[in-house]
Amino acid sequence: MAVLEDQGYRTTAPRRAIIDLLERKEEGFTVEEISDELPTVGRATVYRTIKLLLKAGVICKLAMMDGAPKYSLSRIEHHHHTVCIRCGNVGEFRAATVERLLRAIAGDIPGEIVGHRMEFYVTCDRCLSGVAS
Amino acid sequence: MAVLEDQGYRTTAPRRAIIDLLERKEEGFTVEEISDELPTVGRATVYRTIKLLLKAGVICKLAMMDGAPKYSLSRIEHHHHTVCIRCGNVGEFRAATVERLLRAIAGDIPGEIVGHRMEFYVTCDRCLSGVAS
DNA sequence: CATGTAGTGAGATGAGATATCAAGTGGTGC
DNA sequence: GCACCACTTGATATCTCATCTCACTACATG
Repeated sequence: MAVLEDQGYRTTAPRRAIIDLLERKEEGFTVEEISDELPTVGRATVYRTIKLLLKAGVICKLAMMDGAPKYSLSRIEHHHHTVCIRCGNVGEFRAATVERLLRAIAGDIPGEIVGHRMEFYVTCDRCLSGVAS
Repeated sequence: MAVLEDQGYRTTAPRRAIIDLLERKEEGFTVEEISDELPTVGRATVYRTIKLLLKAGVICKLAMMDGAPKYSLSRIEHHHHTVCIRCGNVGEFRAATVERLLRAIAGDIPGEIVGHRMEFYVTCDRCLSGVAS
C-alpha cells in the first residue's frame, strides 16, 4: 500500500480492498478471481490497480502453460516461478544457479539483454502425493 | 509437411500454403501476419494449422514481453528464444549452460517438473548498431 | 468548506481466438 | 479412373479478456 503512496498515487477504498485481498492469497491469482471476490469494485479498477502494482514491482505477472496470465505477490526480490499444472498453485524460488546462469548466458547471446521470462511447470508435491485426480 | 501426414492428417492446399510460408520466415511470426499474407486462407484454418504444428513440435509458441503470442519454427531440438524488443525478431539459441541449469534446478524445486518456459528479451545487435530509433 | 484533480464504475468497444455449420476435398477402396 | 465419406475448410457468429470512455465521486489541499 505504502508503495503506491510513495509513487504519488492515492490511497482509495477500492485499492485498499484489492491489496488486502491479494495479501491473503498464497497461491497466485487471476484478475477474474479478484474481480469476482470484490463485486463492489469495477473490473476496470481491478485491472488498473493490478497494472499499478505490477509497475511498482509489488506483484508479478506470469503465464500458465497455455499462456493464460496469472499474478503473484513478489515476496522475494528477484525470483522465478513454479506453476502446478494440476492445481494451479504458484511457488516462488530463487535458485542461486539461475542467477549465475543468467550472467553466463548474457555472453552467449548477441545483443543486450533487457529482460527475461522463466517459468517452470510442475506437478506439485501435494498433487503428486495422492489428492485424487 | 510430412510430420502432419505421419500423424494421420491430410495434406491440403491451405496447410501446404501455410507451411510453405512459415518455412520462408526467418524471424518468427504472428498469426495475424500469416493470415494477412494468405488472404485466401480463412483465419480459423490458420489457427487450426498453427495448433497442429505446435502439437507436432514443428513450431513453438513464445511470448513477447507484453505477453502477446508469437511463433517460430523449431530448427533446433530443444532451444530457447531471444526476442528483440525493438524490431521483434526472434532468435533461437541452445546454450549448454541452460540445459545444465535445468537439471540442477530440478533438484531445488519441490514437485516434478513437466515443462518450462524461458525467453530472453534483448535489443539485438542490428538495432543496437544504429538503425534509427 | 470549496475546489481541482485523480480515481471510479458501468457499459461500450476492441483484439484475439474459438465454435458453428454448410459446402468443399483428399485419399481410400473399388 | 471414379465415387464416396470422413476430414477440412471458410464465413460468420460468438466468447473471453482487457482496455477505453465518460459522467460521477471523493480525496487532499488550501
